[in-house]
Amino acid sequence: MWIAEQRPTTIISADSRQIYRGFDIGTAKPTVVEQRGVPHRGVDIVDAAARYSAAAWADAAGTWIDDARGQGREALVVGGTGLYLRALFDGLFEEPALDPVRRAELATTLAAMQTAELRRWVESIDPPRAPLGRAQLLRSIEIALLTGHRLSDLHRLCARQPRWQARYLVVDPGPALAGRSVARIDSMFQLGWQNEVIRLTRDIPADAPAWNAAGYGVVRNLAAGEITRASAIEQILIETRQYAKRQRTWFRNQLPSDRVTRVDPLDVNWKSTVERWMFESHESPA
RNA sequence: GGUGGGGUGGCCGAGUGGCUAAUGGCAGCAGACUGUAAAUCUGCCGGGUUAACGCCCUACGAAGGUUCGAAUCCUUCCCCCACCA
Repeated sequence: MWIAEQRPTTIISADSRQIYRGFDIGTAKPTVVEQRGVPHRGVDIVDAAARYSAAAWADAAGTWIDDARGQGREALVVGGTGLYLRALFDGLFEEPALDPVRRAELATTLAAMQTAELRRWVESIDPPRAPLGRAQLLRSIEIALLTGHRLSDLHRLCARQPRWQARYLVVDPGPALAGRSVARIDSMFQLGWQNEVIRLTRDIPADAPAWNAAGYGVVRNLAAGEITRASAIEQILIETRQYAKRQRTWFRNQLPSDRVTRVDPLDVNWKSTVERWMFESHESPA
């Protein structure tokens, strides 16, 4: 927000949970007031039951950046979904058209299979991808069966050219994060997180992807009376910490280190670090 | 006071003489990641030393004992839970 005060800025949220309408409190969406002060894009863009993708987001984000630039504004990409940032700044591959019906059928079949089975399968059709996670295995099989090509080949042969080069500002309070999380969770409850969840439970299917945002499953259990408030807070804290850890790992190892500036928001000198970063950068995620 | 059940590594919880530094799970640490990514997975995980194999130390409530060998068997003690008084 401080950056947006320095020059005209449009904030582009690169956050795979803030995209969902209705999941407001637990995803820490920018408030109405904040959005009035600074234009935000990328928040509330899809229905909570919808399946979305990093590629769809990156396409949309491209137009938001163009819009912002057209208005003479700086586009500041903010958010913690590493894959979205990669899709935008590194470019995914050019995906061939996939038949949605066959795709859905296949998904149903594969859903019944054990991860170990899927892994053996991928071992034979696309070995480099076999050590990856279940989601990646499903994707590998889907692409192989629907296109007749190995996903890892497509990655190499159909790479897309990125339109921008980002400079990254990684904002991390380090060990102080724990204390901040406690306060944050507390305020989420005060804002009515539990009621939000009760409302969503009525309208949104239980298997909608939006539900796997950190803490939402726990609050759902709390609302159902299955756990105590204290243990809910404890579990949310754990999920939050684990998510933050995965983000750190991603940003530490997946970003090009020569384009990364790290800043601790609790450091007294944070402003000068951010100023220096702003001076040498144009479009950049935090 | 009596009877029965139980005390295991940060937590939960298996294990009833050697294959046990001790299955599993959780938490933690490190890592992977190109279209569901706040997702999905992988490795490590008592301490010391080693590049590694290994070696040494400490450890299954406490103290003794039996045994070539004990988390596992015996004795005493401490604590927890249930029931009876």
